[in-house]
Amino acid sequence: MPARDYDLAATLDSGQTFRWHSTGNGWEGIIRNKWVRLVQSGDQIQATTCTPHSNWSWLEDYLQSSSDFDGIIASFPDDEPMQRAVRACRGLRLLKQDCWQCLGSFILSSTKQILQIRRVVATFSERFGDAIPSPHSNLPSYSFPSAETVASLTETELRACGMGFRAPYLLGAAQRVADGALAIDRLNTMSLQAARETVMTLPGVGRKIADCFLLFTGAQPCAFPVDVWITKALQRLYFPTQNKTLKQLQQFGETHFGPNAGYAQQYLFHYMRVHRRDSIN
DNA sequence: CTCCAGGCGCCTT
DNA sequence: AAGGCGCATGGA
Repeated sequence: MPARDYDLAATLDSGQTFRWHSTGNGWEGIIRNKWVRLVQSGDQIQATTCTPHSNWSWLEDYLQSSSDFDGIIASFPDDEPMQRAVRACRGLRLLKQDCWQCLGSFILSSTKQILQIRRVVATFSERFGDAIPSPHSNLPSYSFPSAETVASLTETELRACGMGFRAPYLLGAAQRVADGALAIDRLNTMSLQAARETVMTLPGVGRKIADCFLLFTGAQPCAFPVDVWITKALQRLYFPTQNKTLKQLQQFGETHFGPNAGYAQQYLFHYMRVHRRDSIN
């Protein structure tokens, strides 16, 4: 499929998703319980699956490869820090991820490094996910365990995956989601504030994880997660001489970066991660 | 060894 | 409302 201005590697490795595996020249992962290998060459992405597909809309939907990328970039504020972040990695994209996998992954993310999140999600999936056919006959792939599956597990089983204090949060959230009373498919029709309040009724989901979930599932493009990296980015790039509170930074993020504030946030996040060893620190 | 990680929930002021 | 602290675990 065509993929102009699409940096697949940066996108899959940018901390918005945690299950893609680099194979050197491509990436292997699972989308909607289908194993897929993605290889980018220039302005194209080639996809390989185990079974034939006549309709690839599920992949295009996930990759958001047909989104109005020029329009999104053009909606960012025309200030020096933002433009610098875009220049650093033009082609970074936001995916549209599965709701429960995104929610569960970010419940597991608190006070973990991205590498650790990947590891615990991998262990958890291999232990309790469904086996997914893949070309690696001796290395089967596993889906992210469904909310129904998680709801049937015990806290002890989850802790054994290395989840620590997050285990009861994931279990409680899975039970709420499996009950089906959350209106999880209507979050994109609500105001950001209402959607956030809805998600934050789940255990282990505060402001930051709620915003990650709402942004990375495509429900709320203005959601602007403020974590430790974004705090540093906003302080250094926009308020180098005055300390702002977390609340002030959240408010600034939502209002300063326009109708695609969350997209802008991902650029700032990536910019800080790439330059973490440079003089910017 | 210490410090910190894409935080949250709960308890004090 | 705002700030402090404990929580599991592993990497830097």
